[in-house]
Amino acid sequence: MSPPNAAQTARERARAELTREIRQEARRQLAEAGANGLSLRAVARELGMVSSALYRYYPSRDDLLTALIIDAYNAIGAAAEAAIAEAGAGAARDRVPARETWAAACRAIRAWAVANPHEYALIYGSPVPGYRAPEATIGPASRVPLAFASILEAAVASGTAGASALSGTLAAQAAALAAALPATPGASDAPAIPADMLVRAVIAWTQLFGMISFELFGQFVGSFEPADAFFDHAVAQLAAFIGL
Amino acid sequence: MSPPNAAQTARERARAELTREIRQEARRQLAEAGANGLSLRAVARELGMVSSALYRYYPSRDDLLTALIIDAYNAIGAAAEAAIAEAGAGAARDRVPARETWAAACRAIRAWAVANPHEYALIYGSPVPGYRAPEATIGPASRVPLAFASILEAAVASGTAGASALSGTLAAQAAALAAALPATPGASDAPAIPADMLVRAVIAWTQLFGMISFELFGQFVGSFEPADAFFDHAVAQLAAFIGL
DNA sequence: TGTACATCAGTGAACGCGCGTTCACTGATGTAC
DNA sequence: TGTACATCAGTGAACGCGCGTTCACTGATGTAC
Repeated sequence: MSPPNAAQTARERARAELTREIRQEARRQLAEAGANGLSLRAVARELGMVSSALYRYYPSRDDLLTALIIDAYNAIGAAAEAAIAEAGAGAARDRVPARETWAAACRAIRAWAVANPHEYALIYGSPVPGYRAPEATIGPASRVPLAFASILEAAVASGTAGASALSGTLAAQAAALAAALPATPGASDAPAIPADMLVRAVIAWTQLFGMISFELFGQFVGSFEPADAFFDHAVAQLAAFIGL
Repeated sequence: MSPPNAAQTARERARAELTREIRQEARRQLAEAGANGLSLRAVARELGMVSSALYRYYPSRDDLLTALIIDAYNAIGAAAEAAIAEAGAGAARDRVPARETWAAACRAIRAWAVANPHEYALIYGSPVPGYRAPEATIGPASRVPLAFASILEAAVASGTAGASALSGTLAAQAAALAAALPATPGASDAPAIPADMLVRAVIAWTQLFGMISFELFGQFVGSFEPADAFFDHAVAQLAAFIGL
């Protein structure tokens, strides 16, 4: 009989712990040398083991990278989700303006990025050459977009939409995307997000990450640095632009 | 007596040519292996010389990287400038709406990025770890922002400004930036760009590069890909947002 | 125009380094009876 | 509860590779008289 989950064998506990420690050390090195500087040998060295021992945990360097990427997507997604949940659970419950929820999510994402610049670069920076992201990253990668979609849905439900016509290709793409959005769990009857609102939201989404990238990658040096005031201002403008 | 510029010695001509060929080959390799994969030995090999010979041309790998970065900034800056000049030199001269010039510049920048994704990543992607950009990159890096500033100036000159108040820090930063903009040569009496318009333009600027990065780095896969329609739509929206 | 010397491009060997991955192995932990 | 066997974590040596950079050198190109 296999032991119950709660009472793992010593081996299983050790394995789970080391797996975590390897990722943690790898993340530390990411922050010092970037994705290309991540070295299995260095990780093993730092953990006091021999490099070949790592292969009991990750079959290759790319697999370790994938784990880090998934962790990063999950972390930034969780940050956004938590901010949204918190905004919704405040004192003024039930009637939190969508634009406040939006701003809270944006701030949470930026805060995570500023706190973890190299993990941010890993997922939103230039792709690591020669690395092909496996399918397992798709789910975690969509947590942030889906979190934003939930804000839109809430806004639509409370009736703040103003439709405007879109051109051919764009209208088709937006409609397809709106249809593909999974219904928010719990709100099985979620209202469809109008295509043009969705497009505006995607514009705002690219804007958000464009700003964060510029800030982290140094394009603001000498102008809007520190970027706090600029960021807050832009986020407010974007909320108005989306129609929240 | 040193020979006149037009009649270089054979040595000088050979040196200039090889210097160019090295950068060209390095650029080719950038496109295959990324900035971290750029190897002096590989460049030398491909050029049929021994690796140590490269040191007659670039004192180190970092210097070669710097040269590539400067080239890239100059290329994308030149693309933007050319698009603006062309838009201004069209048949309907003298009264080209600023928003058309803006759109032309955006399209030119995107086109360059799509055609040279790895050079784009080199300058707008995640920073190369361990590499510190020398001052010589600052000038070339500011060509694109200055090109955009010239569009704003033209718009302001033809009187399309609508001032609105800005908050403390942001207002100060924007005013400082507006004051620091060098007057466009030839238009010594260029009108000052209002601070709030400048801020909106910087928002649009981050948006532009956010979109291009998302497109090139694969975040649009499965939604707005190909991104042409989305891009054109966003650029038009941004022109309106800036107030062009 | 011709010669002697200085400059410089390119060579080839070497230094010292780190990397990812494989493989046969030892010894500890877990499992079945 | 005790023993025999299977599983698995970690070792240490090795393979084969590529890298940036230095250095003493040869031989071609340029310069001064």
